[in-house]
Amino acid sequence: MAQAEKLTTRAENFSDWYVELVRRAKLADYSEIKGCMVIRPHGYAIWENIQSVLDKMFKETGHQNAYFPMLIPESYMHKEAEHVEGFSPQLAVVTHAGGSKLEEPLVLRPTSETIINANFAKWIQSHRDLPVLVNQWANVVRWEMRTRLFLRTSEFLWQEGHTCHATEKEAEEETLRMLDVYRRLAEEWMAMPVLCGQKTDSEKFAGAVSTYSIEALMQDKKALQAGTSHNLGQNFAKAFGTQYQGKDGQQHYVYQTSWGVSTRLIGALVMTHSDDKGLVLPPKLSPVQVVLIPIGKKEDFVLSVEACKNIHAELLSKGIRSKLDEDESTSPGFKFHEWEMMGACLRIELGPKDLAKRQCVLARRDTAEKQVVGLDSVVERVAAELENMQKDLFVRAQKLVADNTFVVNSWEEMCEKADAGFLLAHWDGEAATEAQIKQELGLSTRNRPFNLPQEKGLCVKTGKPSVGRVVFCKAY
RNA sequence: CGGGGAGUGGCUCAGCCUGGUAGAGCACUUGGUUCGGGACCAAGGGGUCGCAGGUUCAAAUCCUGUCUCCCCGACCA
Repeated sequence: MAQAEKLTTRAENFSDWYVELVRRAKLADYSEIKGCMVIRPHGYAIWENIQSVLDKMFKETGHQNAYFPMLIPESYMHKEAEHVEGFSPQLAVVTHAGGSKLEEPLVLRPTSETIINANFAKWIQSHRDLPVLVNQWANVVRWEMRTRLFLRTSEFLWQEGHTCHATEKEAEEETLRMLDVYRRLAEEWMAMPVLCGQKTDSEKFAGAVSTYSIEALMQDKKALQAGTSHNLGQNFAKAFGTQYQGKDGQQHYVYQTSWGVSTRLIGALVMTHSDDKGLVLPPKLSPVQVVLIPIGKKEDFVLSVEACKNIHAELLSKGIRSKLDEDESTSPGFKFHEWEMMGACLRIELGPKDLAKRQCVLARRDTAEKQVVGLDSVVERVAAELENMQKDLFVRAQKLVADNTFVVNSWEEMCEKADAGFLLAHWDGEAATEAQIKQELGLSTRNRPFNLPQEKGLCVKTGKPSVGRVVFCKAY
């Protein structure tokens, strides 16, 4: 077993580092089909953890899971004008089935607003049927020109929530409630701070009245839109005739929302926390929280394995995701590197020297710190370190955002700081100005954060009046 | 679609200029010695050199055509 090739470092080439890491940490690979991704078990385990967190929060907010067809009649896509315009370029279309040409082509869902509304229209008759609060776990297809594992692939996994309400106010509340669910997922579970705010008109979802997003900052100081929540108003309801009879006896169109996060979150995790040795994952979501590495030869190895098995069983009984690596054909050093690459949060080394002293070595993935721990207290120590690591990762990520967020007051500053991170700048609110800034500097508006005090000012590009600052950043 | 590269075991590539019938590293299989930060030795399996035609006694190598993929510019959770 010779020394494996080093990972490209983040400083050398962030992009190469990311792709190599995703593949070598066994998260995912490109498939034979252009732009499609194979998610390997280790990567899928992260997704499952995210799913269970979200499912719990969706239940708490009164939502139920449902499932709608993947194939959508093409005509559905045309019912909402902006929607079809927004998605047409990315559609994959089925024209033949059962050995003959279809009368009407079917599109592979790029998102399910249309097919779901066709059903909501049947479900809803009365104000007593409202609100309707459903979520769907599904795959969607968007034929992207340029792809990137987890961040942009032709097919991806996500959840999409779809709700119907009697009033505009309820719909807006729901939109913001679910954005906050995403914020909690990002901050409390992914240890990834995010900016919550409203998207500009040009960046909003095709068919929405307003779109809100959570925006995260990656280690290369580019922004990643990590989740979106849309207030759809009555646009789709009118297109599909989704109406209810109110207490007043009149027919009213429902007010709707939709919101989603995808497997892109796994890419976000990687680009937020990982380092040049491989994957670093927040303990709450890591498939492997602790890995046990027995050390020794022959009888010593057997004894080490026995001791590890005891700890392993105790960790599992405490609900800690533990993994015992008892492969005898690889050396301890090899295992250390492999599990660092794979993102195991903590490592327990245990060999003859430790056994003699009834202790083991506990190492942390994020800080590389090692400590000697008595066998009697190792389980408590592990639980404590997992909590510490979760907190520390969040604090470190917060510092990254704080250190790379700048208030920008002139075009010169804007040019100077174009690659520096989140830029808070005044903008005149014109789509043309926004497009020009994107064209010239590659900076797009991310959102207008709720917690950013809105004071009047002058647009950095045109000098025209601005109602408040928005966040600009280069983005994925 | 505009600009630039590449197609050779599972992966990364060498060989091509100057034709002689295919190599290395990694991975894999078997056996042995190792094991506290990527172990070593030995033996072994695996390739119609993208495809089609041409030149030649002989083509991975030269010529012609063709296909595919990757990277950079317009889309995007």
